[in-house]
Amino acid sequence: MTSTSVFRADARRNREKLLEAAGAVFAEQGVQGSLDEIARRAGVGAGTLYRHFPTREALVEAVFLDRRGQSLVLLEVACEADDPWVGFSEWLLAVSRMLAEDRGFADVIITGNGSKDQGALRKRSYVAMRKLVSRAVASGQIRSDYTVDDALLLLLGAAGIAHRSPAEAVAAVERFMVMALDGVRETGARRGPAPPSVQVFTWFGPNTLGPEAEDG
Amino acid sequence: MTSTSVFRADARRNREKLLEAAGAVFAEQGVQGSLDEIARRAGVGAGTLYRHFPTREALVEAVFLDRRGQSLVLLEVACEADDPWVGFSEWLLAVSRMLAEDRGFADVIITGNGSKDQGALRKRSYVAMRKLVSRAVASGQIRSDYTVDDALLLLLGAAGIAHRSPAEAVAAVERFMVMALDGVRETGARRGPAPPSVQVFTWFGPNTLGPEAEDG
DNA sequence: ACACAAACGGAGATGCGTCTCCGTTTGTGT
DNA sequence: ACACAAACGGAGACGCATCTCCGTTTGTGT
Repeated sequence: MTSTSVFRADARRNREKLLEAAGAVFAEQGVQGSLDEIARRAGVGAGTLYRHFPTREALVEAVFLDRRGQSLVLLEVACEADDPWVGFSEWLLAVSRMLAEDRGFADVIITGNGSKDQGALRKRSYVAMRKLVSRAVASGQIRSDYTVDDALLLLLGAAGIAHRSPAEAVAAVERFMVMALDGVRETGARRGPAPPSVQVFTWFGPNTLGPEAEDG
Repeated sequence: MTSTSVFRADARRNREKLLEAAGAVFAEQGVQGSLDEIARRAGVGAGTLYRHFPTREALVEAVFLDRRGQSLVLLEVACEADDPWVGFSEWLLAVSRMLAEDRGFADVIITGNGSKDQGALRKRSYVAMRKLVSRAVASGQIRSDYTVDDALLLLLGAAGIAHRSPAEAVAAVERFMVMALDGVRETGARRGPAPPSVQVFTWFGPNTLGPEAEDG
């Protein structure tokens, strides 16, 4: 008796390969990426994909449970930071970068898919976020009317930016988040320099004018 | 000779009905809304839709040229506001509300579709935005490192939030924008009260815990 | 080595939204 | 009123991603 699990070895291996391929495809193309392509990249047949993950939702959920888990770990570390402001702001920046580097992650945040009730994790993350925010408020470093939901609004905003342009996403999201965080601090807190400005989109079509296009 | 246009009267009427129906469907369902449903709502056949707008893109473009036009008008008004800060911040809030009330508008902003080169409008909007931002910077009311692209980042962020939850979108976007604008002002500027906090999403699945769920 | 269940693969059925085609209707100018 | 082009409608062809089914292969326990 060598069995370390109820599953056959090849089944476990294929499941792993599928999750990896799906992660890659979703990161590149968003959660609408083709399922058949995922199967192809994983080197398995379509049937195998559907046996492991009966619906797209099941696959998305499995892939992003992992990402959410990573951010939860970061979150719990951030709660213990010596400086509550540093813990708070660095966590938001770190998650923003994850969003900017993974189109699919931004997708699930924006659309709300792939996050069916996660039981214990849900409560753990909620409790940790409350702690993160309340420490920062208590230390007098962020505005007293700040809530957990406000921090999530910032992430939703970052996801909107990240979703746009894979190329400049990281730089754009960082600039956005740093400036937004300046609005979260208590009035008069000292500000550091913001990261460089990035052109992500223009209001009417692509900007072929360049920065030299002056008024008049 | 009664012709006021090269188009037949029924053709013009149907075009109008199609634009209206498309605007409604896109606002509710986003720009992926079914084209056949748009034809049905407009009370015309599918063939008529495709004759007027050969591709989905053409229809999206026609619908949102209108929305962009509205924001451009608001923008040019904002440039003339007595108080540059008021003009600047009110414009961003006004466009945010438009985004929150029209899922399709948020879509085109996030995805960048429906905004092929718009010629004169592109330059007009760019020039107006430069003026709006530079006036506010010159008056010393917003941080001196602020750029046009930063204002667009805020709108992209607002679109990300608006995209999420039609129900609470307006309230959420307002709270977001007001707080973000606090990060745009010069350090130490006096802050007004922020609109109430709104729960838009939780990190792991729906929050059934409620606000009473305390740490520990 | 054997036997049996578990898992696989991929051709093709299914479902669905997009788009076309053509017989019919409706404006328009005379 | 007539004639002709313009525009219409909607049934159904098409394309495409999803998903199933079953003959074949591969682990696993004895």
